[in-house]
Amino acid sequence: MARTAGSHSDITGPRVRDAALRLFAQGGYAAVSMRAIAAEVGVQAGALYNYTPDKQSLLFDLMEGHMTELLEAVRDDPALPPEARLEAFVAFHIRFHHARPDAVFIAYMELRNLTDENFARVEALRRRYEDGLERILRDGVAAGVFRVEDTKIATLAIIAMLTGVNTWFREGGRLSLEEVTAQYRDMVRRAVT
Amino acid sequence: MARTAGSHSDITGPRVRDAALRLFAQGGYAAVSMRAIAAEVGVQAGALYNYTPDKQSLLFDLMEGHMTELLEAVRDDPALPPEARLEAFVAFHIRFHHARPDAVFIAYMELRNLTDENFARVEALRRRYEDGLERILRDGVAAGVFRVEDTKIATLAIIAMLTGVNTWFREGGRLSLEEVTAQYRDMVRRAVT
DNA sequence: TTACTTTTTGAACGTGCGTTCAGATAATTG
DNA sequence: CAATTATCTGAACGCACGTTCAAAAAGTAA
Repeated sequence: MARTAGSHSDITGPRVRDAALRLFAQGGYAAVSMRAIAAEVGVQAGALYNYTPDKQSLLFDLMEGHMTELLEAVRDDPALPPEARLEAFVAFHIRFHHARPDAVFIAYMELRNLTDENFARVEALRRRYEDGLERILRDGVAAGVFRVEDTKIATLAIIAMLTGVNTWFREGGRLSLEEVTAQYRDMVRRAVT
Repeated sequence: MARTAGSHSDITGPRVRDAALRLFAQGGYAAVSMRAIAAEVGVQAGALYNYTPDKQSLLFDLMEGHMTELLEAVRDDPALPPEARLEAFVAFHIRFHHARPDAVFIAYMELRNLTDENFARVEALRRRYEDGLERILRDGVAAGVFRVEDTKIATLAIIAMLTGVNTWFREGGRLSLEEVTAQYRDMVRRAVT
């Protein structure tokens, strides 16, 4: 057999990326075979190579795409008071990450499966995101409304804390995402004040 | 050939576990072959099966061993004031995890590679550790010295924040571990006060 | 209808995987 | 010393891996 009825790269392409994202998050990059991804899409393994030069690029594209989306979505208005900017950051981070659990999981867990060059590029994007939060903290310290000894440490501490929500929060549990966000907002605000 | 000069299970056994710990942390469970572990130890792959029934048990034993050590090492004196207990917990957590980066990494990253039964056992140990911190927070709330809306959420938030230190802290950098610990101690104290 | 492009199949490539085991050698025991 | 036990080798098992590619079918354009 050969080309199948109804096949189109515009359809198969996204399905390949979706399947890879889901399976990588579920079982880990090394444990997921190209044949498993192909089966999820409904094609043979060879067909995947119309959409990625190799498995490594598939992983990198997913991670880079996620980080790029993150950087494009985050907003910060330096004209607002630092407290408001910090609260907005907390709410944004929790909401954005909650909406993409698979991509977040991969972006944190599969870094070691990137080649050195790809790793450096993803790390650069992550640092840019961290810098956004640190800027808020520094402005708050300068304005005298935050008291933080080391803004870099506080940045990493806050991001680790917020990202942790993804490891346990499930829709339909005891608390809504809004309630959880409110509590993290309070804890973060107090931690830097 | 066969048994080699100087071979002893008391020596090879720990070396197998050490090599597995290091390699699993480095490359991930799925990406590390039994042959790679054996090469690190300096034996053939078949010899590993004198020390573990299979690869899965090797992973589980490492994780269970780590969690058990953690639970045996943590101390808490309910007679002390909650603030002191919380500070002791922060210092302990950072120090203990800093001393075992590979085991910590594995315990967080390789959960999905455990069978269901093994996963449940490791999770139970982790919950016991979390309960220790939550008890401190609850006592502090009861005593009126902490103000925390939900002690479970605060517990998870604090642990995520503290464990995050391992992802970036390196000896010989700008700050000593003691300085970092002091800053986290302050942030945690303020977050719950 | 014909010519051309896009997409997929299915087989094949060499390689490495986890695990088993009979046989051989070293250490230990008496 | 001899007998026994502990430890390791080396080969083998069937299987799955990432990747390549010629051939074939489906879509598109004239």
